[in-house]
Amino acid sequence: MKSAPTAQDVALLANVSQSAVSRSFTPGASVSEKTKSKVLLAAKKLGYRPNAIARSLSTNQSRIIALVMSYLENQFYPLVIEHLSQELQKEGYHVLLFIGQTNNFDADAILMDILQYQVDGIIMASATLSPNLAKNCAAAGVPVVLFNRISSISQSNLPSTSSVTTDNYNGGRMVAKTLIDRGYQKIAFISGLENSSTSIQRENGLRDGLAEFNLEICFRSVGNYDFNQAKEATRELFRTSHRSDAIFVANDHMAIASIDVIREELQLRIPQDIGMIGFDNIPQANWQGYQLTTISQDVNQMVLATVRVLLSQIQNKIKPEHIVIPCEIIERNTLRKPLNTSL
Amino acid sequence: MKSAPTAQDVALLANVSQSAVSRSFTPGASVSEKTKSKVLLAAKKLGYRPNAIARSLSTNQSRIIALVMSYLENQFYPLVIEHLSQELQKEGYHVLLFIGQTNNFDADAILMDILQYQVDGIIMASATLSPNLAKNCAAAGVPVVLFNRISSISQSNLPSTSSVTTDNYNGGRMVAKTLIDRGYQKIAFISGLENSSTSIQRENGLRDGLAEFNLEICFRSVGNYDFNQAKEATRELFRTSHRSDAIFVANDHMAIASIDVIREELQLRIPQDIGMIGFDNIPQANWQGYQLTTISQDVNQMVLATVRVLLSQIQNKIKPEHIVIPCEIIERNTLRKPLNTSL
DNA sequence: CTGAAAGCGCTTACAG
DNA sequence: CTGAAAGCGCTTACAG
Repeated sequence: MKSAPTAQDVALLANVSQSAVSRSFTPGASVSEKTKSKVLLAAKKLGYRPNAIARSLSTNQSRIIALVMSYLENQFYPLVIEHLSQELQKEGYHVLLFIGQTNNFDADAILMDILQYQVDGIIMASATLSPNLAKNCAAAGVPVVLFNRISSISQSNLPSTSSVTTDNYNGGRMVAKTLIDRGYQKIAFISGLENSSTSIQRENGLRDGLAEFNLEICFRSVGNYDFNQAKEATRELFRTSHRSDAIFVANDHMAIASIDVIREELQLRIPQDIGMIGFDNIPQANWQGYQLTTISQDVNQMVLATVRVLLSQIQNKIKPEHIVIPCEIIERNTLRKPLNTSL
Repeated sequence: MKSAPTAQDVALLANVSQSAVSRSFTPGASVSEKTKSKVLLAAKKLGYRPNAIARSLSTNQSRIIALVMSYLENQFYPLVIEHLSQELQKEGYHVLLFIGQTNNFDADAILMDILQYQVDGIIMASATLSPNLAKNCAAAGVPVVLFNRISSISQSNLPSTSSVTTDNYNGGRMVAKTLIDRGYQKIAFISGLENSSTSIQRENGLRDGLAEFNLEICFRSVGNYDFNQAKEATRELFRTSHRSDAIFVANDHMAIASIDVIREELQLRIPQDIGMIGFDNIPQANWQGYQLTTISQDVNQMVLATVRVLLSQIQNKIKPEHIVIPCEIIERNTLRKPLNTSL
């Protein structure tokens, strides 16, 4: 196993200096066409490729972005990974992937790892967030964008942290309004992780939307964004005397779990016996087995905004932004039709 | 934005040489406890973390593994990403993720990128494979393991390439045997990508299993592992006069698409009117909306084998292995029960 | 446009 | 156990 050819090897073969070969591989560097073609020819002969690690050390930028995730069972996130890495690749960046185990997610240890790799930026799409994240990243001068979550820490304390989220609060309000339009009155909520901004905002939107009609959330249980816990939360809901006529589940992934329990275990029909509405509009919500009415999160727009914000922070050192993407209701078959059909 | 502290900064503060601080961060290096604790204290004060990029350049190993993927819509792959990156993290490796766009997947360009980053190894879980992969990786001396696929290139020409696959051929045979046991006679097959080893082996298993009973695949169409194409392939199947009584779909992802068409568009019942069987046993196959009978792929075992093989190639320079993981049938509700109930 | 040289932040023989 | 020094493969002022 001979080691890979270096710029020096190419220089020797092409009869130029090592600087010349470096320049030939640097877009916009000052080299004559003649030199460059000699170099490129020699490089091809040797199978030379610049060593990105060495380049990183010199330039002090790795062109690597850390992507921190968990909950890949929720199909929303694979979609995010896919789009994000493709957009980043287009811009000449690479993604170093960090998956936190859902449980003992040692965010600080992972962060340490990330910073050792001198990443140019961090995208955090994980619900769990290191409390020290802000401090450490600011100290290291690496920009981070929070994807689909905001921080509980006051934003002024997070000088290098941006965020891209859906307008979860308004989504929650849309749910409230839609449910009321359809004549639902006793509305239950199944939450995600209690401390996640996403779940909190969606619930707040629901609550405030309901309050306008003098209604309240009549029952609430916790699904923690987990399929099985969402099932259990659904059973719990029906164990109470407080019978609801509709359930807003904090995301589609849990909503599907909930539907499974309602249909198979409780033998109830949707939407005749109970209405269901989710959030995210994952591909599965459109499967015939579910046809879930839901609020969309526009993955594409979110990803594009994330990449744009992160790269401009990296390249132009502009200050952080907090971007909120609008959402809309996707009508399918888990809610009954409007009472007033003239609308 | 002051730049990160270096080993030199720590050395100054701790009153030792820069070598000493390097040794203090290298497990097993020869440093006295006294020196080490001085160093660690100073490091903590400065917030020092060794620069992994610089270390890589020195040691000539990056501790980065490239993971090449596509088709994340198929839930099998997110599962793979999740397990793989967790196992690799445990071993002190990191994953650099490359997603090929399903269409214009320029495998060679990606490979170039990968090699520039001096990755220690490559895991290819993408169906599309660069024809030059073998040559380039061998030249660069970087081991690759093919995940869930084997190469069409003869193995002797791939000196540094291992593979980990499910026993797809036997899975296909199990499908044939099961279908025949249940009294199915006219069996259709919906393939994945025509040139993917996985789809080919599953089909071969089916064909050979059927042949033992003097049966043949009565109809075949191509789904290319894509949800919408699988739908179209299903419609095509029913457009023919050749009415089948069971369909083997090359993976669960497509099988679900197929079920949607059969139930909603064709208004047929499963399994009463037609039997369905898939392959992979993705979580969705167990959803109540589908309850798909299928052949399991053991993600866990596959991932463990992949990591073991890859790391031993990297660390011990042993020669490549070709590992085949057994599979089993997961009985759910898309096939009718055995005719002979005494079995 | 070109080359010699310093420097990026580490690791690791080597000598003591 | 410890430090001075060379080296990993690049980039980039600097001088010509």
